[in-house]
Amino acid sequence: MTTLSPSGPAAGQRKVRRATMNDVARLAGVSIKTVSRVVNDEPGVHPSTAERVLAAIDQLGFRRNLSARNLRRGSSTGTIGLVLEDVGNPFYSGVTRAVEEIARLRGRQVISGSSDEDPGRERELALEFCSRRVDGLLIVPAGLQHSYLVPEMRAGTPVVFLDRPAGDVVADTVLVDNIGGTVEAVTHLAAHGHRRIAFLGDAPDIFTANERLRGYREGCVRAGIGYHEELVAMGPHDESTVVTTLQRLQSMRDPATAIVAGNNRITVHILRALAGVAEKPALVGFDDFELADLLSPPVTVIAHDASALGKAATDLLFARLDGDNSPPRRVVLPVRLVPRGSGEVHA
Amino acid sequence: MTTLSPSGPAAGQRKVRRATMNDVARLAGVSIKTVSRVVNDEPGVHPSTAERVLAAIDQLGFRRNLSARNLRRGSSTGTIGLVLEDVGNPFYSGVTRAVEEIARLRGRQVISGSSDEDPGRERELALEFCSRRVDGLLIVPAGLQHSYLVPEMRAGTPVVFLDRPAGDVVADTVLVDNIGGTVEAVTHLAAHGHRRIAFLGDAPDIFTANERLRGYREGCVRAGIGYHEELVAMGPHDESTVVTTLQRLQSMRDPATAIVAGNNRITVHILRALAGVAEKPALVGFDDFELADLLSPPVTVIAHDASALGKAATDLLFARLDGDNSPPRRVVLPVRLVPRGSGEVHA
DNA sequence: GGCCACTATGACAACGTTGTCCCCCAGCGG
DNA sequence: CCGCTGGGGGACAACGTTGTCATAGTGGCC
Repeated sequence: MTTLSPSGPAAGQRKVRRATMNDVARLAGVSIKTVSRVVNDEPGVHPSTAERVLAAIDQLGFRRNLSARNLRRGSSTGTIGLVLEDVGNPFYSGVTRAVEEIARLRGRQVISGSSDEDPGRERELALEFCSRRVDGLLIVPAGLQHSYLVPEMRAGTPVVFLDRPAGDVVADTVLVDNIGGTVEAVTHLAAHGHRRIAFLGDAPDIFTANERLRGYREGCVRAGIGYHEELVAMGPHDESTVVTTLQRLQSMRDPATAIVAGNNRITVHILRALAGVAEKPALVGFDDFELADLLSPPVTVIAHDASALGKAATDLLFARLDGDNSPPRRVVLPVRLVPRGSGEVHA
Repeated sequence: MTTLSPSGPAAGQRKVRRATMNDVARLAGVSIKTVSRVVNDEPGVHPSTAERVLAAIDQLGFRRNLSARNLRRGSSTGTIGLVLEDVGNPFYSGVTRAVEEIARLRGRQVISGSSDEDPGRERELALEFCSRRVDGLLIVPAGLQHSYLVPEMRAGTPVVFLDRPAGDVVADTVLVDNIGGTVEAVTHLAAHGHRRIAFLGDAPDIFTANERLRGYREGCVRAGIGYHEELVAMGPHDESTVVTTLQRLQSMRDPATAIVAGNNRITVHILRALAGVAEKPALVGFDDFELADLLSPPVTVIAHDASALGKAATDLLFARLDGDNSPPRRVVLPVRLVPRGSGEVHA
């Protein structure tokens, strides 16, 4: 068993220069090109030579320098850039997982970053990835301007937007059926007798928030219960704004008996705010979340699969990398209402 | 508003060569070195010249090629490699988020990948990152052999292991107090009168699972209730193995009245298995999780902060990058029992 | 025995950038 | 008018790798 202790051979000298193919070549008594051939499994190297080279590689701890390789080869860096809103959000970490999975099957490494809904940060991340010459870019847009990506798109770097559309470029986009989902949520609640249905959504400049609001409105109209401004509260929301909003909704002349929550974070805030309350309003949340089925009552949600979203976007990206140059596509993934109990509560 | 449509200037030619500093130099009528100076904000360029260069950069959509830059400069690639078990697990996505945060403050990009508890995959990812010449490496070990990293450590690349220790190298490590946590869990349950306390843990070759088992055993001994083999079930666990295990524990001569769950996934499996059951055993789970407080009964847990873990590890890594070459450190982060109700249930 | 085909290997340039060193020229003092 | 200074800018090599082409040796065939 090899144990590198601090008093071992590494001590004393802080930085040892990394071995290069040149060093390996010298040690093995061959030319650098032969080393390259061995490292890349190219044919035409005598087995005994290869063995000497491998021994030298092992002895020196050589690792091929991918920066140099990518520079020389010019083509693929074997990386995919992923810009999302927040890896910490389970929804996006699910997306990340799916992207990673597929990228792995296709021999690509994912580099990712969180924009935190900041358009400047999104741009910064995306451009950083471009400088690293990623083979493709997956972006959950924070902003509405994406013309900064025009040079990359011209250069043939595929870009796929997910969860939200791009602002001012025409590009592949994978969305979920936000409108259909909230329409269904409202319809479901109305079918259970609710006529005063509130909507708590995220900041309206976020595409999904706005779409879901539209769906809510359309659902209200279709259900014949009308759209009432005072039942809507758009974000940004946090623990305390949700509490005050709920108080307002309860203390109205004609109080809300049901709530549609615009995303998983808002749903959780609502659940927490209602924790002590005996008479809970009915609730349907957009986004499914773990344990929703184990709460009491279990939470009815509009479910859509994070990994399906990630997969669809990544598949599309790889199709482009494989040479598909048909016109940009817009994919809308279906959502489904999962009735669990909270949306069927009677007022 | 610039809109790049498929029939726009990009159509027809599929791949356009990316502009280089050379192209920019030619267009601006300067030498390539001057372009470099402008791009890197080096002094000694006349404002009017800089302006011409910037215009050319903009016109050509030039982005500096980081592969070439890193190759030439040799020093830092501005990246940190993160190998974890599964980004999809909220615990690790919390870690990821914290790492990303700090890396960002220090001007580094994170590249990450999931090992899925596969030592081979862990190694593959880590070596891939090494080939990309990351400035540092954060690893949640899946395997027990890490001597493959000796060359990198010799070359001065700092490596920090987190959540679990490395197998056969001495290196910085950040852990949580697994033993203390399970001791506390058992103590807590025993204090509430439980004498038949079961332990469901992950596969015993996983460091944390093993440590937690040790803590469980020690807790049993200290509480004077003895360690009983038949109350222990080590994983891997899934939905169905948990169900059968629980049945076994219930149908014993002297059934278990309380359970300690070895991690968040197991806790969730148990909760789901017990969902319909009226007489639930007491439960304390290792790892906190969102909504634990909203279940009924709310779930008592051994909490430890994913972001604290990520932060501690990343801080340590950056300290090394800043030149700290004191002997390898082992940091153990405290855990705390969060009593919420499920651990106080009486049999 | 001369020529060819083929295998194993090497020399060299090039990828895009930056560090080093050098040059040109305007301005200024003597 | 000469030499010196300093700002602005360029030529060139080098980073570590790989693609292209060349070459030495070996064995077979007419």
